[in-house]
Amino acid sequence: MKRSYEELTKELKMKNIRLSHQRLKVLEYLTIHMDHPTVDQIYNGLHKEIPTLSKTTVYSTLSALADAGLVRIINIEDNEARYDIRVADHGHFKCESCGTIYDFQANIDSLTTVDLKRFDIKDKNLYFKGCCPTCLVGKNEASLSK
Amino acid sequence: MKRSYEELTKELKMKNIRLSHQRLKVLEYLTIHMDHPTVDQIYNGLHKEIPTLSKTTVYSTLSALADAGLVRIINIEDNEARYDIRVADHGHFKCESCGTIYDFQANIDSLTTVDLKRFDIKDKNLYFKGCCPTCLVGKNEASLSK
DNA sequence: TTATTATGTTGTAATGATTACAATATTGAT
DNA sequence: ATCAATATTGTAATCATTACAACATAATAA
Repeated sequence: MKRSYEELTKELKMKNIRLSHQRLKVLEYLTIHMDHPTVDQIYNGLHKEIPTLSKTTVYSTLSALADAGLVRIINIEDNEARYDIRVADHGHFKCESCGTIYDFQANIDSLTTVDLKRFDIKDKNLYFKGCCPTCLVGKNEASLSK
Repeated sequence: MKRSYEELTKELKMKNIRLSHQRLKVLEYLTIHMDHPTVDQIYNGLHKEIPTLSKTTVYSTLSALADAGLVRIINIEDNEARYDIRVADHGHFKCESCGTIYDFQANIDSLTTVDLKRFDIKDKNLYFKGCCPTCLVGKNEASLSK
């Protein structure tokens, strides 16, 4: 999923988004870190390389990229947005124990119902919550040792 | 969907939730107002009847009811949670123009994928965004009059 | 290249939903 | 009626996100 600086430049141009070092770097960060990072993680990750980077810029860049359809904003919990470079149809599973967000295949389009016949649907989101296999192992061990 | 105070009392007892006037009233409010209200709307709606009501109580009550599975928290936008008394499987459509949240039928269980075979799924959420029929009419009229 | 204009970036300060907490009140059980 | 556990209340804190104004940079045309 990692793409070169040049490829990313082309993607932004195609979407008519003005080029800037910051925007390219945010986009690049998302292609490398596909674990649905928070704004803070993106900011901290890029801060070393771009010491003048402002968190406001990260927010406005992500908002611009999302508007252009290059990035998807994930709102699962109400306390912190996550960002995903994968814009194709898929679901998210958030483990309530470790906080990890997993991607999973899902044909969301198959769900479209008659209830929404006259609605203009722009964005479809599917997310599950629960406990991931890794954390389930930990829980089982904990209950066995009681 | 409206239920009597006595019926709601039974529901709370069945879930082993301690009874209080505030909790019953919050629950009752949700059975009457099924338009996915915010905490502020619930608080303001009940404030007349219960002048001593605190917003903290509304939060903690909703949290307790959600834990018991009597209420569903809807996080579509990141800025404000909405609450829904309908806990059965269904999707939400949020109109980005007027802000209304519509319910729609959807068999979310049919989506379960192999990717999540070993996951313990506790909660499934589906939401779409876009423009509702009412607002679409307004937009068409606006573009015609240009 | 240079000048011009539009747009992006930055830092600080505000916003606003949600939570923490301690004092008080109420519930449920004995 | 008493008592322990839990709920309510009000205030203050938290913290992600946004507003804004000064400044910097990118795109465009000469």
